[in-house]
Amino acid sequence: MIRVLLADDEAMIRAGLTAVLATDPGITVVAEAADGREAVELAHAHRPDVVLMDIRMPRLDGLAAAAELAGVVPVVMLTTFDEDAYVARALADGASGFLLKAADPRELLIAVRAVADGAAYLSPRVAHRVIAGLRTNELTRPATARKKVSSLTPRERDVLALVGRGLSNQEIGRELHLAEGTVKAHLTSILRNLDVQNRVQAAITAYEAGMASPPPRI
Amino acid sequence: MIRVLLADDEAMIRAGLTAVLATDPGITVVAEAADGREAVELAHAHRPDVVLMDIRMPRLDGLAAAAELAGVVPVVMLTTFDEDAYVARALADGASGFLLKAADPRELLIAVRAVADGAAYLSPRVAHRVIAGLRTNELTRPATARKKVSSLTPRERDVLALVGRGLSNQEIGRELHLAEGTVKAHLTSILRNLDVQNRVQAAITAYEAGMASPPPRI
DNA sequence: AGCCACCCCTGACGATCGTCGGGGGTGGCG
DNA sequence: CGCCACCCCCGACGATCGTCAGGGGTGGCT
Repeated sequence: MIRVLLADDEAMIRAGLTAVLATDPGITVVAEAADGREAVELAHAHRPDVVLMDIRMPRLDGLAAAAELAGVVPVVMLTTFDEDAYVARALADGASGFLLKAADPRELLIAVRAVADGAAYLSPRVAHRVIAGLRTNELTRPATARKKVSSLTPRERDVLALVGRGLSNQEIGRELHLAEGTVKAHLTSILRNLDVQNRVQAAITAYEAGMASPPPRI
Repeated sequence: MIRVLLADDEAMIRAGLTAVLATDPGITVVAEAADGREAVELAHAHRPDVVLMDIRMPRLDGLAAAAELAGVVPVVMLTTFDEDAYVARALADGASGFLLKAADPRELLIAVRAVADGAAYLSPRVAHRVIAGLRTNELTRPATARKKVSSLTPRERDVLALVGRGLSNQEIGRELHLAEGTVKAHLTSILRNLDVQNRVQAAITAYEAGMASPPPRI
């Protein structure tokens, strides 16, 4: 049985959600909160499997409440509009789902089941926005960067990766067992082939191509 | 009536999908393709509202086919596993949805309706990955970067922004009407306050904080 | 007023970077 | 084989960077 906590300041909305959730015999509403502060407290008290939380609420808003519950209980945000700022903040702050109130009631059940199962759920319109965001982040910029980087020799990519982490030529030499002069020669070739003027721009290219730091791919 | 094109090299899978889609009276399958090349051709010929496409297919794989159809017809990728590389590439290349074959059949209907409606759909497990990716991209790194940057003086932020675009101290001086020595002094202060060792790392911090180029927020 | 903290500006000096010229190795090709 | 293209390696030299020490200005506080 999936245990759900509802948080919405309007009793009517809570009643509606309860009614929808009741159509699924595997889901039960264990508590209801009328504001963010109460939601956080009840979440700690009841330990539900999922929290359904409205964004606009008195005292503590849904985003802040979700942030406090991040890692404790998965939270699905509910909202009337798919406003960009909310989506970005909510997902960054730890929400596991984002549901539009205008959604098909069946979506609600799927979302609750998915989130209780450790997955995540985005309303189609929200998913659309997120994907559009990814596209500009992952495709347009890095695509050219990635292409340029792929034209380098393997050794040059080794060097570029370390340049992208801000290492000096001397440090890169130590890391790769090369003389500093060798590193510089590779770098000269890198700059020419990436069509940039200095190591800072090369580092940014490396960064856009996803060569930097602990790989944050999707 | 939503018109669907199915693309999967296994006839059994196509039959199963057709059966599921048939349970929704608002959806009809107008064509079936057995490989990516055929899918692209049939998509242009039939102009369906949605293409359901397997990733692994002969001749042209699903990812490449989806890329060719980007902007023409919305494509939902179907796959057995939620492999990272596939998700990232498919979404970047233009897929509007990503569905696991193991999903609840009801999900398929919701996904088709959503995508036909101009939205997007991600299977819960896929959404989970995407959100996790966003989180490391948008929260953990940039949040601290932004905080550090905000501790700088206005003049230092001016300088940092130009450093982040790969300009030399001399060029920055010209841009801001400063002597080169002044730029260097600001930079020294920047390095100390950002807690980094050289301009490359400062540039990356600037980049993460969103000071670079056309802002790519979500 | 005097003091302090902070910001902005600047030049000199050692450290680092980027270019140039060049050596050695491998693989494809007439 | 001889030639060419490419990759990897290296040191010297001028250009650029980063630090240090310091001057001038402003605003808050006693």
